[in-house]
Amino acid sequence: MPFAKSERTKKRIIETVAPIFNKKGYQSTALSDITSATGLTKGAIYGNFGNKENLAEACFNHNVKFLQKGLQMTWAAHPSSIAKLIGLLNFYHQNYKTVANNGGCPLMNVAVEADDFYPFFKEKAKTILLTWQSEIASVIKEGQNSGEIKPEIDPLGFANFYIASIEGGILIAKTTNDPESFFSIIENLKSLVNHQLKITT
Amino acid sequence: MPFAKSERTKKRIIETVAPIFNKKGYQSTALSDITSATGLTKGAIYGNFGNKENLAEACFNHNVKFLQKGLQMTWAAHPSSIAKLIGLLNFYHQNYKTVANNGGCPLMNVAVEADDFYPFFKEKAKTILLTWQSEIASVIKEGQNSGEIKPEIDPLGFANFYIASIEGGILIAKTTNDPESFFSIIENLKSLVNHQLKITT
DNA sequence: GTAAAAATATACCGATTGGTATATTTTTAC
DNA sequence: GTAAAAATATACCAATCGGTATATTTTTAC
Repeated sequence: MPFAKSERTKKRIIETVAPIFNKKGYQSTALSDITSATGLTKGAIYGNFGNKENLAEACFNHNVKFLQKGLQMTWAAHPSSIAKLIGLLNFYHQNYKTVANNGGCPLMNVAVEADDFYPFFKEKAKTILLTWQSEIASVIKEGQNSGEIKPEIDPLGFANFYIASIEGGILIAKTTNDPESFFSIIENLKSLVNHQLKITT
Repeated sequence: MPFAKSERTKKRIIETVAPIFNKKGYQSTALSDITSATGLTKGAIYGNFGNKENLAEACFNHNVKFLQKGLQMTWAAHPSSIAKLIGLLNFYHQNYKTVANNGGCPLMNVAVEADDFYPFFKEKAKTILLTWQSEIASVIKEGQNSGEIKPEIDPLGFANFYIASIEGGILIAKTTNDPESFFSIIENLKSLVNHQLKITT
């Protein structure tokens, strides 16, 4: 198995460093943070990733992957559109502590940090956010086609509202150290899905 | 007028540098950014503020003040609770571009940056956020007492949802360069206030 | 086991960081 | 106008930054 060691080391570095990037920020995380956390030297880091930005990008992708998988699993587990929307809210509820301990929502962190002075990462954040938007909007459209969801709902508009509340909720809960405030927002969103979107025959 | 010059210079420095801190982040803004933006030297900056953190704090306070004044003016302009809640949403709508051009919501920026590795600023963000929460919750309570707002609404819960949607909306709109997505969220919130909170006799 | 190759460590580089001591200029008070 | 004081500029500091060239160690393939 050629290159096996290398791949394992890369993976170990990413898993060790990804939470640090997410907590401290990508610019504020120094090479010294990386070497001391991994126990490796700069030579090893640069041998594996070339430069700091490559490693930062790999770590960002790793941080996002957890939430992307959560969405995919939720989508796969529920056939109905309403169940998908509710299921994703449950996923966020169940995994709040994991996300919080990992430094919060990686999308929000990168978006805020890269917003005005880091075009490369800003573009990555934008792409992921637009993808998330359209995925949720698609589920709503499917629900409208299948007769589950009211036709007068604007899919993209509700998707935005849904995402905004989740992101804002994470921000509030993390800042105030109060997970309950996030859970309460999740419950509000569930109520909107069940009473504002859903067609109750 | 003793110290007049000094105070004017301090004010000028803050007004020049506050947007930079809000855009680049407080840790990532270097003294060199500050000296080149103001045209002053390090000696002048340190003579006026002692160190970088003092200046950063003054700039953060300045950045927050704009939004705090918006809330105060809105509160003062509208006697009824519902009008206050709608009025604040109008304020955010009208001032989105100003906020966006200034680097986004200063509370969100500081909260994200300071969250895991900057206790001093995290505490400041927490205090401001809790104040905001309780101010909105108080307006809702007043509305319940006066018979404007449904008594079964949880004031703090709705305040959280309201704030989360605004903050998340700014995040989405800034990241995707699409102010309309923010306005759409504001409209959603207005609709909630008018149809979910308000007692329609 | 041995030689080649891959991975890691060491030792360095110039640039920049926040900060300070001191010199110079500008403002103030009389 | 002049002296004191306040504000600003200059010139420096050690520490740290990201990055690299090279030496050493470890792994791989045979």
